[in-house]
Amino acid sequence: MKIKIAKLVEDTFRNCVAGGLISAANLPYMEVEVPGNPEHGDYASNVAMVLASQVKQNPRKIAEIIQANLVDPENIIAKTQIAGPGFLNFYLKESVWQNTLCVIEEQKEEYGCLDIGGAQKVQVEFVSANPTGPLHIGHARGAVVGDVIANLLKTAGYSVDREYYINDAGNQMNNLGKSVLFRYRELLGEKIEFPENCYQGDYIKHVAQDIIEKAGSKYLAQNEEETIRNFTAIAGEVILAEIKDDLRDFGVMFDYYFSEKELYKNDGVAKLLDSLQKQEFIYSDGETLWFKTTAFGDEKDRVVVRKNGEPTYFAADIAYHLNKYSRGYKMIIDIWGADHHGYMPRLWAGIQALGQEKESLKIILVQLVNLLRAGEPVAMSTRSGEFVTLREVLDEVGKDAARYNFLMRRSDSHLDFDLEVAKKQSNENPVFYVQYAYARICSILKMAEERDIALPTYKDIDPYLLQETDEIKLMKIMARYPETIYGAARTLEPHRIPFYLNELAGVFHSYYNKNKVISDNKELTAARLFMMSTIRIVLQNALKILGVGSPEKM
RNA sequence: GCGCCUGUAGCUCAGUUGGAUAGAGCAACGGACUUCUAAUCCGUGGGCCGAGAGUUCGAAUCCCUCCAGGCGCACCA
Repeated sequence: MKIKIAKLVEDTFRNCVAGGLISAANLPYMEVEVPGNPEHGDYASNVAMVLASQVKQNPRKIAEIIQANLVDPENIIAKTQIAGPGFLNFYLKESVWQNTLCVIEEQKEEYGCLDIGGAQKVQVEFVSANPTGPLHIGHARGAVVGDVIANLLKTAGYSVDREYYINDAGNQMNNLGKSVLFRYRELLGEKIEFPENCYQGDYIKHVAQDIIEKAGSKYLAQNEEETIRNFTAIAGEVILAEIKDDLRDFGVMFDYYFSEKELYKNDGVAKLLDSLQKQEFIYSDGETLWFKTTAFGDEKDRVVVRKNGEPTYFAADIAYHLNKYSRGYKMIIDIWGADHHGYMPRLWAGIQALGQEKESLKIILVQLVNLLRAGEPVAMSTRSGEFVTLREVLDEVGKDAARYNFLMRRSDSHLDFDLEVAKKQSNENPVFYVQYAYARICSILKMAEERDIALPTYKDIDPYLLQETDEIKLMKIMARYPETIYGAARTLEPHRIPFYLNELAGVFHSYYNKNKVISDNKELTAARLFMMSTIRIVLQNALKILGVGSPEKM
């Protein structure tokens, strides 16, 4: 609808310019918005104000010209008004809102789906925690944000893949194997001093115990390096399987798990570095190889091959991103913890050296979660084994509440997550407010069914019976749903959807308390029942994008 | 020291790429169930938008300088 109004204003503008009424070459960026105050109309445009300086005329005067020449081929405008410093306010005909009910019925689960993506291939890479321990609360936020951004883009018409990058080739993995070996020896009666830089969580002991149960003590006699490699592989596999389980129960499913090891096959990384060296993006100082990231705005050049001959994480990461592009993705979205923000210029430099546009790689920083228990900070460290796992949060708070909690905030805002508060408030969590609205509607529809009132279609009802203030409000909010999706997808800001849902549910609850849907008035009952069914569709569509359940009973 | 993020009601946060009188939830207080679910609704109070200066018709939003908190500044990932 917003787009329609904007087009209408643009067309009018062109006509006015062609007719010599306005002397302006082109239309500057103009806005069409839903005003905060309903008295300012259904939509408002600032077109006259942005034109004022160029045309050198009073904004109100310009607004008058546009108003007088307004083209309205679909005949949707009831009236217009010039207000304030030069706003042009639009009041739409009632039939426009009623018509959205019809559109929702036609489109059902497709309502809100857009085509701005043009089926372009997009990849969202997120979580990507190395499998050295279970996922914790800190990973949860990034997991949900990535998942919902993927859902959003899909809804907006992109062809989306979700990918998890498994960092299973580095030092940390070696540490993991070592940690298991220490516990292994310990469990077999050896007295050991457990090193501080090893992983100390109980899950390491479980892995060691499993190995003992399956293979006994035979590894004690074997070559240590080989054993560590073995244990690394075993532990990595076990832990990754657990990570996948946790994610699945959190409602997050990936299309691909991409192993870092894959990049090293057939000398992939080395070949890439060779080719970059030929292009003079990489130089040697005799001991190490450096990437000239400063050529693309980084503050210093970065090492890609260490003194000891091993490539850095960065080297593999360039290869990884090249691999992404070679798989045909036109837009790549990386979701990172905000503690990695310093890494952005480096990676952007990397992909630009590969000939890719900086804009094609979008990096979403998700601020770290500040975990509290009853107001006291909880230390979080995978290595020390001190952390609250995603699994625990799922058990305590529940999937829907946890997801909604993370989705309500902008991803770049810092977030306190107090476990005690989350538990205590679980019954008054905003997610229930929305789900309750859904359940109530289901309940009404069920009641109608029990009374043998058939669910009407748009053709069966008289939409002009829906005249209550809240009924008009509900229709307007529902009409705004597609543009809400549009805005959230364009800015990659999932939090807009919970806010939208909260508003829709709020007006519904208010309406519910004031009005009976099912009454003796047959025509009115039919019209209202129909509207309930459309609200249910919108709620369900939006909740689905969030990956939050829509229960029919609560 | 340098860079990035944040600062809005008592608390947690929105504020649609500069718009009209800055909003919501929670908490507080007062009301509403003989009714399609009271996990709801109705009402009341609550603000120097961190501070200061600037840009213009107009600033919570943009520029600059400070202050406070968080996170980075590896041949770790």
